[in-house]
Amino acid sequence: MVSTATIAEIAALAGDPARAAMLNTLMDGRALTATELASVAGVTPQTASGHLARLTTAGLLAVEKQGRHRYHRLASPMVAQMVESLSQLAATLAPPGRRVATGPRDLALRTARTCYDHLAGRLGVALTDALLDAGHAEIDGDAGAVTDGGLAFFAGIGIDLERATTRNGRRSSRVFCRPCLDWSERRPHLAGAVGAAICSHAFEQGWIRRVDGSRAVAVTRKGEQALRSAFGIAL
Amino acid sequence: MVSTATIAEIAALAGDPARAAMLNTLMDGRALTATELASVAGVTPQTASGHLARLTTAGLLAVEKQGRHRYHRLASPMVAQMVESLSQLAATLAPPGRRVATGPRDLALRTARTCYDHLAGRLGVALTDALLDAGHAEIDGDAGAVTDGGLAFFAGIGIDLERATTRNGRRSSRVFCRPCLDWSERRPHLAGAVGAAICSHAFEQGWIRRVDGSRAVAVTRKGEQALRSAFGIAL
DNA sequence: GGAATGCTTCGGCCCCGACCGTAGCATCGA
DNA sequence: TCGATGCTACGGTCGGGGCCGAAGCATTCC
Repeated sequence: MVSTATIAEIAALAGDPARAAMLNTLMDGRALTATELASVAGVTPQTASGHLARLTTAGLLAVEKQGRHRYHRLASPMVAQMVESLSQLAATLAPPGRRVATGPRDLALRTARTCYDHLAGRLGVALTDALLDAGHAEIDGDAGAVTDGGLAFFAGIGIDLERATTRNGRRSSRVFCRPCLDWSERRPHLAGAVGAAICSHAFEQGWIRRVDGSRAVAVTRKGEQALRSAFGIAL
Repeated sequence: MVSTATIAEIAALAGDPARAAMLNTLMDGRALTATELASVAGVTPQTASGHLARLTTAGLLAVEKQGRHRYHRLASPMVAQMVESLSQLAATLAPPGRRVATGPRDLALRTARTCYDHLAGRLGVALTDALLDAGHAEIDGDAGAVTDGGLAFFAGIGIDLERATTRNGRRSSRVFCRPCLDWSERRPHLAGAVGAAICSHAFEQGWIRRVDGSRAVAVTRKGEQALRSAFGIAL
C-alpha cells in the first residue's frame, strides 16, 4: 500500500499469468491459503509467496492470519470489478470459436454456488434474508450473530450448531457467524461456522448437489420443498 | 486478434507504462496518430509503433488509415470500461496524502470531462441526477433505462435516441443505457448509447468545447443557458 | 520435547521484452 | 522528380522480474 499506484502498476500486477490465476480464483470471494493459490497458479509455494506479497502490499489482496495459515482474499469489491472487466474483455476478444461457453454455467454460478465452505449467490443471499427477517440471525457491520430463537430454529430443522462449532470435543476458534459480501449479488450472505453448518447440512440432506465439480450447486426437487417449508424461500 | 486472449495477456498489455499512457490518453474517445501517442508516452516513434501494433493485434485498439496518418482509437466501449476500472482502483489505492498535485487542470477535469464517448465529472453527474429526478431515466444496480417520458423529452430537445442506437439501419448491439461510476464524483453518470448521444449533441450544439485537447471540456455561455433551460442545471 | 506443516527469505539463473539507432516503405507537397 | 514527413521493420543491448532450490521461522500435532 506504499507506491503511488498508477494504472500501469495495477495492470502489471494482474498481467502475470500466475497472479492472474490467483486473482481469478479469488473472484468467488473465498479466502484461500498460499499453498492452495500456488497450486492453482502452477508455481511453487515460495514463488507464490512472492506474488502474494506483492499483491498484498499493493492493496489488491487482504490477508487474514489464522494459526499457521494465511488466508488471502480480494481486498475490495472494486478489485473484483477490475478483474471482472478484464475477464469480460478477454472473453470478447477471444476468437469466437475458442470462447468459453457462456450461459448455463455462469447462470448456475450466479444462482447458487459455494463460497469457501458456505452458500452464496441468489440462494445464499435468500437464505440470509429469510433468517434475518425471521429474527433468527442478526448482522451489524462486520459482525453477525445467531439469536436464541435462531438456535432453537436450527435445532428444529436438524442443524446442531453446538456440534458445528466444536471439533474433537474442543471449542474451535473459528468465527461463529459473520456476514460475507456476495460477489454477484453485492449483498451479504452468512459465513462463518453457521454458514458452513447450513451448507454441509444442505449437502447431507440432498437439498443441493454440485454441478460438474465446480463451485456451482443445483437445488434438487427435495431441496426446493425443504427450503420452502423451512425458510419460506422460493428461489 | 489472434491469441487466445487470457486475462493475464490483456492486463500485461495495459501493464506497461508507455502503453498505459496511450490507453489513458485515448480514453476521451478520440483517434490519435502514432506520433502523438509516442509523445504522450514519452518514447520514440518506433517504440510506440511496436506498442500500437501489439495493442491493435490484441483487439484493444482500432486503426483507421487516412493518407500517411494512422489514427488509433479504443476498439470498443468495453476497453474503455476496463481502463476506467483500472483508473478507479489506482485512485483508490493511492495514498490519500500524495495524490497527484491538484491544480487548475485537475479542477477542469473534475468539473467536466469526457469519459470515452460520454460526459463525466460534475457535469455528467448533474445531468444524470436531473434526468433521474425528472423521471426520464432510471438506474437500478448495474442496469439503466430511459423511460417513455424520457424518450419524448430527448426528442423534444433534439436528441434522436432511435438514430443513436441504430447503425446503417440495423440495430446496434451496444448497451443502450448503463450507469458508469464517476471517477472523481464517486457517483454514477450515464453511459452507453444514451450517454454518447447526449455528449455528441452537446458538442454539436456548441454547449461544450474541448480544453487544450485534453479530456476536459468547458461549458460555453450558450451551453449554460441550454443546460439550465433544458435540464434545470446550474453547474 | 520432536516432527510435520505452512509460509517466507535469500541467492542465483535466465528469459522476456522495452528501448533505441539505423534503415526501409508509403504518402504528401514542391 | 525530389525532398519531407509519418510510420514500420530489424538488430543489438540490457535491465527487470519470474522461477526454483535451499534454508530459516512460526505454528500445530503427537
